[in-house]
Amino acid sequence: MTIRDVARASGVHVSTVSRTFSAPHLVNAETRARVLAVAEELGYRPNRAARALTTGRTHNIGLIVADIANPFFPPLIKAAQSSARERDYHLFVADTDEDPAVEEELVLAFSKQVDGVILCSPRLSNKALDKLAERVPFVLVNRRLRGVATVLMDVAQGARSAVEHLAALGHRRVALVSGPAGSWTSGEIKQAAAEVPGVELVVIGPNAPTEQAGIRAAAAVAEAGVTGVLAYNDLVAIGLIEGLAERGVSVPEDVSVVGIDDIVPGRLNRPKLTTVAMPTADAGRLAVELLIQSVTASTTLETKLVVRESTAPPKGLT
Amino acid sequence: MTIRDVARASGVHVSTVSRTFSAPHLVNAETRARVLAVAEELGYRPNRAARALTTGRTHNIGLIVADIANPFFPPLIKAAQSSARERDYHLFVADTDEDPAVEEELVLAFSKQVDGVILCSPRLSNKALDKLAERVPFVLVNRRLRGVATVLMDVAQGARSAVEHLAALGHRRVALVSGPAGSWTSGEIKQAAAEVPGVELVVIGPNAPTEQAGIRAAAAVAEAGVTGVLAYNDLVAIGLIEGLAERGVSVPEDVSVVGIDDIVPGRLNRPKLTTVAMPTADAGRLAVELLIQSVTASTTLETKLVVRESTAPPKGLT
DNA sequence: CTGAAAGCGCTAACAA
DNA sequence: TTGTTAGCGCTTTCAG
Repeated sequence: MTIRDVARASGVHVSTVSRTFSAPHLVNAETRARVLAVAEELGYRPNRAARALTTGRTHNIGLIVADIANPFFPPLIKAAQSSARERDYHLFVADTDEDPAVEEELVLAFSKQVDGVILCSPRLSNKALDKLAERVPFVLVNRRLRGVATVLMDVAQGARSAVEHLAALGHRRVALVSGPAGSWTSGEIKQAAAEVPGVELVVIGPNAPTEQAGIRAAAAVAEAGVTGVLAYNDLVAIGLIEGLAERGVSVPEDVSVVGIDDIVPGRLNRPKLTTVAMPTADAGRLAVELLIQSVTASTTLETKLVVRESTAPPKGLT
Repeated sequence: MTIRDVARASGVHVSTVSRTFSAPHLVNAETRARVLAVAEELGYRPNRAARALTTGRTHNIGLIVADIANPFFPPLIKAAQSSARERDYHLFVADTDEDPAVEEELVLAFSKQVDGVILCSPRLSNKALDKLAERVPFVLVNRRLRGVATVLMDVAQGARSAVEHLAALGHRRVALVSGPAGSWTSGEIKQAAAEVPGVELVVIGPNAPTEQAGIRAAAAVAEAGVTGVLAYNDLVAIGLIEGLAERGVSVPEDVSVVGIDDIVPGRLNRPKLTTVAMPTADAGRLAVELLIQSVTASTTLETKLVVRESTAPPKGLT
């Protein structure tokens, strides 16, 4: 089914058919109706790849994340997909398995087939990113780079309100179970958490961003003489709660724990996790929007503390 | 950067450059090396869309799932993406939001841009699927249709071993918290569970496949006089455990609960969920494989019971 | 408002 | 082994 078949069947020239689909206002209403009817009947659909060849616009977007199966990303992917579809864009999704080399290769591989790519929490160096930016437009999520559109989530503010929440409950000595050494996010969290007045912060880490790491960190937390904990993310927080439980320390009775991210498992966990919700869906939507409109803006999305069951006043203060 | 630039820069004709990339054995080793070097230097990459126009093969695959954010799917998506990439295919991912109309529209929208699409747990009628099959090759996951390649996971066997596990622990009266009314999976589970000898099965449902539905089902389960439960999926199981806890019924002390799927939240839950693991990653990989090789086979993957902490002998039997 | 013709980047016969 | 040529399905000037 090509444009030619439709042209023939409706007795007009191919260019008229083409216009019917890509510039309908340029074609007589009557002709248009006829062409549309014929196209419908033949089940014709413009071939986007062929179209891309002449227009230079593919109407495709690439989305690259570190790990599709990490509960942090699916809501972002879902939202990006849905926004893209609303605007008649298709979404390629790829997974780097946390490998910067793969990241670069993927961007390059996508470059000819997309109008732009969304890179989430990239591990590539600024220099590498700058070079890639010459080949294909992109939007960065969770990473700042001048001259490139970015969508940031305000973890710093989130971390601050998490610690403030603990402070308000009466906690005076709080542990920060930090993230991986090189992580931008982890740095932000550490700095913001340390700023909160009236709270003494004990940093435990660096740690991998996993449940296992949380379990392992439990020993150090138990011995740190703290009554509250802010974890690098929900996975770590969940692991920590489990590790603490193994040592007979219960949450929130003995120790309060706050996570970051607000992933599904945290909502289902018991006790339900108090956490800093990251607006991942908004970030996905916004990234698509920025890409399609090709605006080079740097946006910061607000985070929000969600108080659930893993935090309470410290023992003896009730 | 087109093939023409490379041709010019390396002093050969475009077709030689083309061959260097798509049929290297047809070109003199020396020339090939030179062309490759020039291409590398210019950062040339073949334009896949243009290539698709002549060859008819896009090297793209479409993957359509009901809900990207449902923890069941990400491992499948991840595995599919990774297999696809290994074979130099790119993956479009889309989400139907459980709407059959969207499903159909997506397949059609993808059709010109992919070599085939993978449809997971489609809601479309057999007839609609048959019609779509004429327009684009596809592989069905979790749905059987004659004449179409399918990847099935053996839920029936899984449900059976789940109930057998309960029976072996000493449970004699077991509830099945079933799934949505129209679901093929739910039917399979019900039938298989009922077959296990020595166990009286009480069906509670239909229910939505959600945590909320699980919470709601807790009342009925508590009053059903059962000591064991098989839930339609892990989400329902987790909700059920929570709902039971609210009523002072604890798992596994008072009631044993088995889920199905083995999603991440179930592994992180407390008690860790005993469940029937669905080989979703294998399914994703296999679906890609079948599509690329275009074999019309019907495969059934084995499921496996994973015993964790939510099951135990019934009270008074220890 | 519609038709004619050129060309997007590439591959695939066919010749040389 | 390499060059020539036609054409994939579509859009886009330019005429009419």
